[in-house]
Amino acid sequence: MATKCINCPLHRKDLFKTMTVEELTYMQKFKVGELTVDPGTPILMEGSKSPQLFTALTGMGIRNTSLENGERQVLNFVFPGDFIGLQAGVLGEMKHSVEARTHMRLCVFDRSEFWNFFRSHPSRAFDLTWLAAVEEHFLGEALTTLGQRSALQAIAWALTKVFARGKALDMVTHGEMPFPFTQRDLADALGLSLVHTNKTLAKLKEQQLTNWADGMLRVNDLEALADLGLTTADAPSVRPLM
Amino acid sequence: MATKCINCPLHRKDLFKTMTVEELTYMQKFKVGELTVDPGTPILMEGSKSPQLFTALTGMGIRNTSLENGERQVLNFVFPGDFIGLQAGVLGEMKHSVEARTHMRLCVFDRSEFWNFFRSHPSRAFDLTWLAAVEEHFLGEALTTLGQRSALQAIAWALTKVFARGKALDMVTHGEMPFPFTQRDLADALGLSLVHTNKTLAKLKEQQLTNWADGMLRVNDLEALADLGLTTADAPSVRPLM
DNA sequence: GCGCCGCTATAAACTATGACATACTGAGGA
DNA sequence: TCCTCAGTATGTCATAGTTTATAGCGGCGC
Repeated sequence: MATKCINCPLHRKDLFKTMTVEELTYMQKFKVGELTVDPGTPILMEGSKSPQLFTALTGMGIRNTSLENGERQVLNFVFPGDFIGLQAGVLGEMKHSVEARTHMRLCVFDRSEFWNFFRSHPSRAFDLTWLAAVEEHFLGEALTTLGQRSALQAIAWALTKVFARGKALDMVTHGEMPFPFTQRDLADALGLSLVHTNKTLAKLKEQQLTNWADGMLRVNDLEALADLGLTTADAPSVRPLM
Repeated sequence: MATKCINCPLHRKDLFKTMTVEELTYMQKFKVGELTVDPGTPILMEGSKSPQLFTALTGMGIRNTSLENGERQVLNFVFPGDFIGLQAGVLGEMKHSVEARTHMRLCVFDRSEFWNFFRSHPSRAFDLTWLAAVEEHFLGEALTTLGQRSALQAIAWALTKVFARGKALDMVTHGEMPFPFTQRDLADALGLSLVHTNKTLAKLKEQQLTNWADGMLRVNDLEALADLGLTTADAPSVRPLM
């Protein structure tokens, strides 16, 4: 049973810009269906000219690329509300892959309609560009992390980003949120080896800052974690929902 | 003497999408002037809500951020034709700084007119989003470089990217192009120490692959350099000019 | 109930890269 | 002419992080 945009459970959250009824019905016209996938399922493949674009409704995933030598780089974690496939829409093909890490439900949009955003709904086009700019900003921060932060700082940075996002999405209860990734995922996101990631996580646990086990991430002192990661624990800015 | 868009020396180059006379005159309306800066001059500052946006006409620069601890990350090198200030236009403030590395000439646009792009010229809005998506892609590649490539591979990757871009801009003559940066700039772009960058560049020179001295970058075998950098030496795709 | 597999954990040996120190060069300033 | 300063070059030593190996544990197929 596909969710109607007007009943979208996400757009009510504070993290997302409120949408007018007009906008919601406009989006409804683009929505061609809903996709449900199991953990591990690829949603978009690097190099694919996917005819479909998505918005994550529930569940989490990763974006990643791989090198010819088999090494993998995780670019970002996908959270509910994230738009997936902007590159396919604008550049014609995806430059990275997207893969589910939990059971996920996604809104499906038709790429052929993409151009209509720009022609007939400039504010939605602006939103798209806004999302692209935020993503650019995020990747810049991530680049700075790999380039300038130590392993301990990098992991602290990543976990505060995740936790801040989780809070904004009301995913945190009793100081913990679901974080359904593997240590390898995090290692590949930060350019660290699995072993070192494991040891560094142990260090954070020792220091009583975080505890990540059984898919749940607990952060005891977000401010302190942010400080360690040379960053701040600001709530992410209100973002448009596609 | 400000260059008229209709006479823009860049838009004739193959790297850039040809523009109709109508588009050129439309852009002319946005252009409020021209800015000339000396090497070392900051053009946009991280955190600034600049009222002006730019397109680099001539010269080169860098985009960078810095960490509270003083470390600096170079995000990208700025080439002629690059649009500067998308974040200021869309997000309201810059998330990184831009600084000239040579004498530069820049077209100046008024940020307050930015929204008009979306409302009255959807194709130009699309172009802007395209640029943002390409930048996102580039940063993803850079992230992969810092995360997964060795120092030697990283430098090889960076220099092939630069050289491919230089070729597309007709900046290469007799196998070399201007590359007016310091080893520290490159080191900070790749998250390497200055010393190690220097030694690694020496290795590339030893292997007769490249020679970078006195602000000129010579690449003897671009294919081989690309292979070493685990990448390809493809020409960058045709891009819109703002 | 057994074997297999993915994930986490820990140890030990190794190495790519960083930190520090020092020298050389050319440009600019007084 | 001399001094300073930014950038490049090179050597030595230290270490953060990698690689390889091994073990335990829970889930899953059969």
